[in-house]
Amino acid sequence: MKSDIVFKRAFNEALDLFGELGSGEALPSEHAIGRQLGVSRTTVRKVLAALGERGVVSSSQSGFFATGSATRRFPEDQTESTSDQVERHFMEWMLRGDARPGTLINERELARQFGVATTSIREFLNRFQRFGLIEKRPNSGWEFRGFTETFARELFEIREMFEIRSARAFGSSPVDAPLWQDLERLKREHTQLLAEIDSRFRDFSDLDNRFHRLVNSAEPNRFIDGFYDIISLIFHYHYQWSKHDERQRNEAAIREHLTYIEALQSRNPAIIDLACRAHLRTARETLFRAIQT
Amino acid sequence: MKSDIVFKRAFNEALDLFGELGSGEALPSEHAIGRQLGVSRTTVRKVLAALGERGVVSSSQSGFFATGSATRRFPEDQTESTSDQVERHFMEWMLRGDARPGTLINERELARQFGVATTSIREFLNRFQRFGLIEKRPNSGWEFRGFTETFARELFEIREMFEIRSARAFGSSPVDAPLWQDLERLKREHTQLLAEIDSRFRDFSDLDNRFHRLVNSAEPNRFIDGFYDIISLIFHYHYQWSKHDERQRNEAAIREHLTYIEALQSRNPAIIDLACRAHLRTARETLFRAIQT
DNA sequence: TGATGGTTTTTTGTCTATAAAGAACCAAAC
DNA sequence: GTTTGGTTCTTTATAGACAAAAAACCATCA
Repeated sequence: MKSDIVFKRAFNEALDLFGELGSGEALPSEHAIGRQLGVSRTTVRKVLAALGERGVVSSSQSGFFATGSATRRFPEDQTESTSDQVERHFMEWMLRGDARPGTLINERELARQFGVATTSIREFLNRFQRFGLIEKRPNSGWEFRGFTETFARELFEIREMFEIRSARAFGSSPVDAPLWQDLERLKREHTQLLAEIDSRFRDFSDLDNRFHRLVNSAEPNRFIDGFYDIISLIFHYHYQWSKHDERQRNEAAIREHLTYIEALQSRNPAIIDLACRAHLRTARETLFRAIQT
Repeated sequence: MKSDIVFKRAFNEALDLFGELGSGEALPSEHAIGRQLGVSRTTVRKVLAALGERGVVSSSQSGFFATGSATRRFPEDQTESTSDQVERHFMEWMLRGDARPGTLINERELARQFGVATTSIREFLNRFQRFGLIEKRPNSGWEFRGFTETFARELFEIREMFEIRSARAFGSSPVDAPLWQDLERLKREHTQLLAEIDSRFRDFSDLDNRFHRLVNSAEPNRFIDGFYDIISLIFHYHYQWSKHDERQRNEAAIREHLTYIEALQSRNPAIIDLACRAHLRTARETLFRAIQT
């Protein structure tokens, strides 16, 4: 059966949005709420009904209005979709390192371990296949190829080709392109994160992702973008898992990004190449070091 | 329910293998047959049992032997797995061109059309996603992005980066590497195909695939290899569909391959680059021309 | 040591079922 | 003409079931 996380998430988000409304204030229209929450009207109405039951909103003939009273949110752990759960569990399983290269992955066993149906495991593995870490044996199972040095080397060979190509394209895009404003904005986010690095160093993974995707957007290519899905996923989970020196690593990477951004802003190909390569070298070394341990 | 194509295919293959045996000749061991047919012993025994029922083989206490009599094969159309069927149907649907970019793909509708369960469609679409032609809308469906000029341009940008990198690596691999023998063998296959071009021009698609994968194997990279899956699939179906000038196109491509192969054999980087680029240019133009019509 | 027959267990590939989410329609109200 | 209420239909996400294929076990024989 399908889980109702869409509803629960929308409910929680609605509380955030409308919790601040004073008693008697009117809510936006159902359509508008749907657009804001990113769900269909069907779900909006389910949320409004639930809020109504809990006395948080009330309806008059002119629409819904807030009553000013509050209610409890759905706990966060109930708002993760089955497929997200599978992804998280699988990545943790892989990065924990119990699995040696060559290990056979068993759909049923994973399903049991993760507490989901085999269908969900299959779906995940099929999507995950393209990341080059598992391989299918028809009528048998999946082989785990290992999160190894070879993997890292191959990954970075491609990453380098793509990144340098994109950085160059970025550097030579017209001066009045809106990209430059996006870049300036990201630069400010970087300096801000650097200032609050002690408390927020975890936020870097997201910033990193957005930065590299912006660089790619100068000359969009769906295959490069797809390749970045791999980088993000690895980065997201791997760096979460490898706690050693996390703060310092991220601080160093932010500084490198800033150099890289300034290089882009210089619009000088030679400078861009240098900064780009320097950043990639560090990223590669960090990943290698983490894999070897 | 799982279909028994593995059995049927193995049965047909076994007929090919053992049909020529004279009456009374002994069959290899079950293990050996399994290895030859690429199936488990369970299936081998099912095949032997079926052959026994049909009087094609008989068992003594020293194993199975041929009786010399023949039987009918399972018809070819019963030996296509559900997932292959889905792939073929989908590619035909796509290349027939009924689907405009932006079309929403409906799992259920496709399942009905192709005569399979929705699960199979979902599985295919999930795997197919990485080819950049469709995109998922969570809780909604899949959007067909279109087999367009943009797609071809993006595809070839990457293909060029990869191919040139691989061709260079190939050219600088040690003189005594077994690669060179494989290349020589492929060269001979090319000349042979050229000689019989009028009757066998369809076989080129397979040869093309093997050639490009050999070039990549000089310095293996799983992401490049994965990318070639896209090329092969497109090539395989697209060229099957676009009949115009097929023979001539393939003949020209074989000649280009031969130039390319000789360039590789020269081990001269400049010559290799030239031949490689020339081949890619033609391939790109062919695809573009076909998309525009 | 390896092959075979017999038996049993496990796992995959595929189908079907169903609740949640999305989407469409229409009449009435502001 | 936009919003809502009410209703209905369609589609997706996920669970569950089951035959085919794989895999494992073991005693026996060459």
